Amino acid sequence: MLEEEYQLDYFKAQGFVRKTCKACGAAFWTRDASREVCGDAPCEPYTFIGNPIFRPHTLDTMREAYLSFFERQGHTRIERYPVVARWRDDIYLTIASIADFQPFVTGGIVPPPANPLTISQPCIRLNDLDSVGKSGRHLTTFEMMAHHAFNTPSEEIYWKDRTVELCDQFIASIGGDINQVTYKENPWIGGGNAGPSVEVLIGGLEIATLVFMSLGRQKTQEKGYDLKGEMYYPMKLRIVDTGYGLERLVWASKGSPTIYDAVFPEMVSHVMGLAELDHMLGNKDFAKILALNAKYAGLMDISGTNLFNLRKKVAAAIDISPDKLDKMITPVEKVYAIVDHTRCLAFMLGDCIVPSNVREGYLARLVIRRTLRLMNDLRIKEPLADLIEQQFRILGNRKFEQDIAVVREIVDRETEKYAATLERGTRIVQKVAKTYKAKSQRVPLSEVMTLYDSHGIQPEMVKEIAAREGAVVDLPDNFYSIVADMHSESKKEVEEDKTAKYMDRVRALPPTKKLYYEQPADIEFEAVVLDFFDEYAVLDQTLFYPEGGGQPADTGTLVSAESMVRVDDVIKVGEVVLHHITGGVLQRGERAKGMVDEERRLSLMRHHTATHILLHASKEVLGAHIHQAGAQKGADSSRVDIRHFKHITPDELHRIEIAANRMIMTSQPVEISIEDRTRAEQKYGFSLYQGGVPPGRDIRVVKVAGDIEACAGTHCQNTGEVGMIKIIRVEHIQDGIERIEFTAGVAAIYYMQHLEQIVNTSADILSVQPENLPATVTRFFTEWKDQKKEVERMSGKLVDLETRTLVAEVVGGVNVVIKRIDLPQKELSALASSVAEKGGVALVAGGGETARVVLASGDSRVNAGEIIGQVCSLLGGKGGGKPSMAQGGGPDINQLDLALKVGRERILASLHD
RNA sequence: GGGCCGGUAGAUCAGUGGUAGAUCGCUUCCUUGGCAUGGAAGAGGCCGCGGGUUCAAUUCCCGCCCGGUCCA
Repeated sequence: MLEEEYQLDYFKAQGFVRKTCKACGAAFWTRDASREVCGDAPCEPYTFIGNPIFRPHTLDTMREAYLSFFERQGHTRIERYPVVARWRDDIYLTIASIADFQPFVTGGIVPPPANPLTISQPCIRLNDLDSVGKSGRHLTTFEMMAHHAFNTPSEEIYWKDRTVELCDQFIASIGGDINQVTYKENPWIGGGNAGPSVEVLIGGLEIATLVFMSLGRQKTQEKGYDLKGEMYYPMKLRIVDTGYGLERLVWASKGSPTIYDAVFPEMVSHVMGLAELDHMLGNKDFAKILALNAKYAGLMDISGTNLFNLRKKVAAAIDISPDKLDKMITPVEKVYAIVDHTRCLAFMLGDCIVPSNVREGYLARLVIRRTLRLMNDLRIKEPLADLIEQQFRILGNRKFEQDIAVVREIVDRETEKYAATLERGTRIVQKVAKTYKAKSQRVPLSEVMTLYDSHGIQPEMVKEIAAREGAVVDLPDNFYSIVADMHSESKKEVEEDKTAKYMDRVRALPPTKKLYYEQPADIEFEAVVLDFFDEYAVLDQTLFYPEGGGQPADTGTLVSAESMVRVDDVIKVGEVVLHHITGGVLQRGERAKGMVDEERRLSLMRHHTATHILLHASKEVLGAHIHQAGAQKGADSSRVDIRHFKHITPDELHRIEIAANRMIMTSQPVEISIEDRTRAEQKYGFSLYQGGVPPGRDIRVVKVAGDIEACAGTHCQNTGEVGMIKIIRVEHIQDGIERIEFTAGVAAIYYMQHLEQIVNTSADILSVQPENLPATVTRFFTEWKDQKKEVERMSGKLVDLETRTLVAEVVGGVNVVIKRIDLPQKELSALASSVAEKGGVALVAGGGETARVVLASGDSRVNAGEIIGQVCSLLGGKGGGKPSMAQGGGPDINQLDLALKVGRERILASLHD
């Protein structure tokens, strides 16, 4: 980035000088001409610990100080957005305040909710999860306080000078000495945008970043810049994107040893108490160690082996062994991590994330399990739900959409699930360990991989449990990267977009007038054919709904003067609707009459409206966290996938069904309006985006019985037209997602008639009244089981009886029984083996549909497995088994006597050898 | 969405192309004044569901259902 970007009039007027850091070589601005380093880590250590640089503040007072300062400077205060970025399809969690306004506001498509504005946005970043608690400064959750100004070519709000000036003034307003502040030049690139940026440093701490987003990847007439090999060009919109770290400001205002002591002191002391570490709290020497630890940690990246180096450094400074230090400090680090993680979870669950093994739900589960592990390490018995509830209270209940009772239930469930996984895991590892120990081998890496991949058992745990069993485990340091490599081999399939290839062809055509929105109840229309290619017809206007939003396309017919054709598919390319035609062609310029298949269209509309109703009914019954995870409408039945943390019970399903049908019976009007995206978001919240995030400045808002969504589908005009909703089944798609399959309108009636028929037919078969079906079926089933047992007993007796009447010939001192007994195979086996058990040889055969032969041998000279093959081949079949016991059969029952004769000869021959 | 592992007695799990097993629990009896315990006997299985291969499938193959788990 060019140097002149940072030559601000404000810097000059205030007497700043531009210097180059002696340590890192970066350029920075300062009022202190004698300054030599930039003020950033690792060039400069923390100076504020034990020596606060602002007036003391809590999170709440600091936030208020910030927001009201910027309000006084003409900014509008905006409510925070959720920590789960439901308006984005590229990220799961809100990672910065500017993320609230991407991509539509920053892309210039939609105006901002206010301009300029100020906000304190809770953000979650899990990339530094490992460092949380250890470094003294890392957090998973932080509030990014910001003021944003969006400058357009026609309206300039303010730009770099004013932004830096506001920063100075704000720092002064909370008691900071602006002479200590440095502004470090640090060009910013991210998410396809770039611009000059300065880091705001004081006391060795970066407290804010001021970004001037002014470049984008889109090529323009103006001169471009090459940044890290990519070309960037000036954007029309220039955005002031600032980010002030609320927690860091509070930390610097208190000068406590770690950021954790500063931002959540009540929770730290509470969890310390639970871990029985209270004695550490008042200990001054210990506070010194922590401060020292944080200071050094601030100077280094502590991931991986660096943590050991940090320990060594701190240990050397206070003259104790690194081991001893580690024992002292590790439990406290875990306490900090627990406090941080529970706050993170309060935000995640409070903003309605449902833990699962997909998407943001996976991240929530990750944090939950990590926290449970930490609590277990410290032998904290208090339920995790209690800790999260306390965080809820500290943060203020009103901030969250989700009810604390539901949050508690979710957490308790997750806790139980994790305990079950651990228990199961322990057993599996013990078994594996024993196996390898018995073979006196090491447990191979492949085994550890399977345990992790398939059973979710951490390698460290495998090692620990195996050690208890006395087995050694092969575990390389780069275990996780090996796992990652294994997974990355899976190929990604690129889905072909059929609309893409018509993009150019369609560009010249005017947008199709969408009669299906204007007159959704109509089924006939007239239009002019604008274009015809590849069996696709483009009309000036249409009633045919193109596939989209989980609703399939309409079908129907088009009639022109020349021909009558079927419309079997309809797609939308940009704003142009393409009708796929079969059975003829259409000419450009001719008039055509269109007729939509009425039944199908009506049914699709009913199902679509029903989807909204059902979603709202589910929310009423199950809780605020219910969000749509996908939906597919059909003419006969439809399904909607919802995020929920447990199986929906039959009772809940009934209540949902009733609630949904009540909404139908009250015949509430369906309201559809086109609204400005930002205003709609402010008005209705982000549950608008149940079915995904539509592009564009305006969105189509559909209100159905209290459900408000951005939706492009066709709908009934009031809920009564849906007729009825019948839930067919609920399916558990994957962890955290339940699929409700249902049918609506006439299709629902057909479905119930079908059910009725199944019941009636079944009742007829048993000659009972439908009401008695369950009782009768139960009776039949138990009787069937009893009789099966009875048959078994009888068979046993039969075998006994037969055994006693068997006449054996004695050959070479061995009893040989050859007999045809028409019994099932199982009994034949029992019979033969009872002879063999006494040292005899028995060849028994039975007839029926096919011949069955069993040969059991209690004499080593007679190999049953060999002889049976020959016997069965005579029957046109095969057989086999062990030397002591063989079975077989074949279709030629007539040959049975011959087969027995040959068998007898073979047995006798064997005994004579 | 992609991958991997699993589904056998009430529970936990062995096992096998050829008569379904162990341990705990359960029932009854014996030992004891009673309990812990010890001994004996017994009940309890659509070997997840549906198809295929085979003389024969709980076992092999395919599809489905259910549970677990890793990754994006």
